[in-house]
Amino acid sequence: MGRSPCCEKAHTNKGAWTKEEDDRLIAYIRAHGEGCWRSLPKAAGLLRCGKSCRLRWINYLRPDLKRGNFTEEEDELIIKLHSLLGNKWSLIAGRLPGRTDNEIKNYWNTHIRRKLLSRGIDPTTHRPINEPAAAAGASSQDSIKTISFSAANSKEEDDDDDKNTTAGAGSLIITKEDHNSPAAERCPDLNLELRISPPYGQQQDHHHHHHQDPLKTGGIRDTSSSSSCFACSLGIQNSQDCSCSSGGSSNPGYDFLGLKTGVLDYRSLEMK
DNA sequence: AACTAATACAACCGCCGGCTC
DNA sequence: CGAGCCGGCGGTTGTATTAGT
Repeated sequence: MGRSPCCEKAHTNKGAWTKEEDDRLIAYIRAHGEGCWRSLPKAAGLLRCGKSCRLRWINYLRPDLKRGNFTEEEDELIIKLHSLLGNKWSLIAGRLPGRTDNEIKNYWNTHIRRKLLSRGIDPTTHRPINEPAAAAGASSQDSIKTISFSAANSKEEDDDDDKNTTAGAGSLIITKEDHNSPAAERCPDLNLELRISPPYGQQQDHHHHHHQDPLKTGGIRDTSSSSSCFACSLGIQNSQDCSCSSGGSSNPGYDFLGLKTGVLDYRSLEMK
């Protein structure tokens, strides 16, 4: 069924935003907050569609954006999160305060992909390129292995890594069970029995997105001593992947990627 | 200095899922 | 309960900038 366009194309500007449009958008959101994107353009006097306004605000105008180059720590964090989550840019962005999904996506496609390729690592699978993907895939599913992230990024060790730049990420030991999670497919060697716990938001009671966001309702953690499975952690406890009956819970010991240790600045995004 | 290729990144497009009526 | 609306996401494109020749 055809859907009505989000805006009347005939009367909307497209392309790069002008300074004046930016100013209008900023002024409006300062005054009224991020309300209904659909009605915002008209209310703000912008000849843009709501989506365009939202994108401009989220990706560019928001005052809490970090901007500037990605740090080595951020690089490694993105790589590790991507190895777990795949192209879930919004989830990855949820772990990188001040960074947007769009920014991370672009950065991945331009910088990190190349970086991994130069290390001989397939940026999609996070496996060594010369290793046949098929062999690595289904056949190994039943085997249980225990590896660390640093193993997953084996080639990194000689250059900048093994220093566990992301505050202990390298020490995260993951044991694999036979889950069909995307991450498990992507990293067949990884035992992804991880848990999700509040990143930096839940404790601080802020909501960025209203809808499901596993990493926003939970961080990834080692589950060896706790009660819910990776599927639950990803918010899919009703799925067949769920191997437990818990609905997920807080774990005070959580420190995936050193998020609690303050190595990275996991402040609130101040978003509503 | 001029041209071309490569790169970076802002913005758009189409789809999806949750919510509302 | 189902259709439609809306916000959000991921993939892709367009264009400005930079590097190379």
